[in-house]
Amino acid sequence: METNSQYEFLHVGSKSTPIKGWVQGVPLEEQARQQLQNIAALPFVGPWVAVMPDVHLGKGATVGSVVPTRGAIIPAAVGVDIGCGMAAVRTTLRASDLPDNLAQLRSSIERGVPVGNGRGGEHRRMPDGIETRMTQSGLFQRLEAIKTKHRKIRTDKVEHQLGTLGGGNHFIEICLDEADVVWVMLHSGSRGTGNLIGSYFIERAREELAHRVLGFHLPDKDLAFFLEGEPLFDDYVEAVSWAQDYARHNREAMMARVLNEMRHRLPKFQLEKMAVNCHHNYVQRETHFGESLLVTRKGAVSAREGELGIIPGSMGTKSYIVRGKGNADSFHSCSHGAGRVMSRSAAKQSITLSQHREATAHVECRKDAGVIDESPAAYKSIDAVMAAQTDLVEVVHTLRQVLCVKG
DNA sequence: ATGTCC
Repeated sequence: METNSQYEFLHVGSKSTPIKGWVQGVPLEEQARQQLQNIAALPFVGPWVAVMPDVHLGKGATVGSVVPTRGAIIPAAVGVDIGCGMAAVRTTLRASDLPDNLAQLRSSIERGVPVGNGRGGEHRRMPDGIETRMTQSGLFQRLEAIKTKHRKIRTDKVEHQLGTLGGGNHFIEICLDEADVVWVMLHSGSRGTGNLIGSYFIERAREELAHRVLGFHLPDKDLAFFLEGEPLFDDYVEAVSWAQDYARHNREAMMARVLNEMRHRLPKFQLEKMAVNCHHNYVQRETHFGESLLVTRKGAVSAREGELGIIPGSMGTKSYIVRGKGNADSFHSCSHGAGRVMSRSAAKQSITLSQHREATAHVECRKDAGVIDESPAAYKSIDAVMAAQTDLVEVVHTLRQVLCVKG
């Protein structure tokens, strides 16, 4: 257990709920600071809010924050990409087992794992029994129960999106660690169904506001909430837990597909024991300081003592396999990545294609205008982010990307 | 993030 914590207090006024920020040496936008004050002002938020070094403005809650609540839950704080997170496996392959040109391997992975949104981003009866995963895991039955109670949650893509990547900042990567060992890493969430569940309950929470008598000021409609004891609270917890489980299965299924493609193109290999699958966008009940809390990690990873996590950098930079230090002040958490420093629109305007090509010269990846908003310059320095949280996690492995698939 | 907005 660390004694020299790296956080500083970010809140104003001695009466307000504290905000502890691990933000030494990283930029913190004024808007994000204001958003954190809004969250901390809610009477059911506490004992304090923890801010990770990849913090930036989000919808509802700030991305890169840990928001514990007592007897209440804020669906917009979790957001729509419920259960989004990372998975990584270590293989027995070495860098020398990879071909000099990785273009064919990238094409294979893009064929083996449906990527992107809409048509093309779903699978059509792939021969790996993905549908049985839905029933054997209980995911199918649990979703039916949710849909029976909430008829507006309609989806016919659940099976077809299990084992698929999606778009935006979701990715699949092949990386090398400091000993040139080959790793596979991927980032995705609960796809369309989680989005549907998230948006549905965010809307229901907003509707509830009309019937509530609040003894406090709600600074932002996106901070609408359900109170423990209300039927919608239980229904949201049930649905959000489903989406989190689906997201975890999605990453597992996708990993199996990536490894399958790799087996066709690379020398025979096995998987090492070290494997990680962690959410960074989720809510769950946890006990801290002897108190039962609902902990929302929006762009934050659980980092209990000894627990493994993944902190990816942007395309072409480094990623980290980390081990939690169980820092109590952070509700045992760490950052979920580098964090954006530029909005998607700003990135598209200011980063040129040649800058992107230069920044990703060593990576087999897309180099077209469609991924400019994901270029390294749109993100904070991962080195600075890691330096700001040495009391939260220790680095187990430093990975560098050699191949990256984007939706 | 997303059956992404008609």
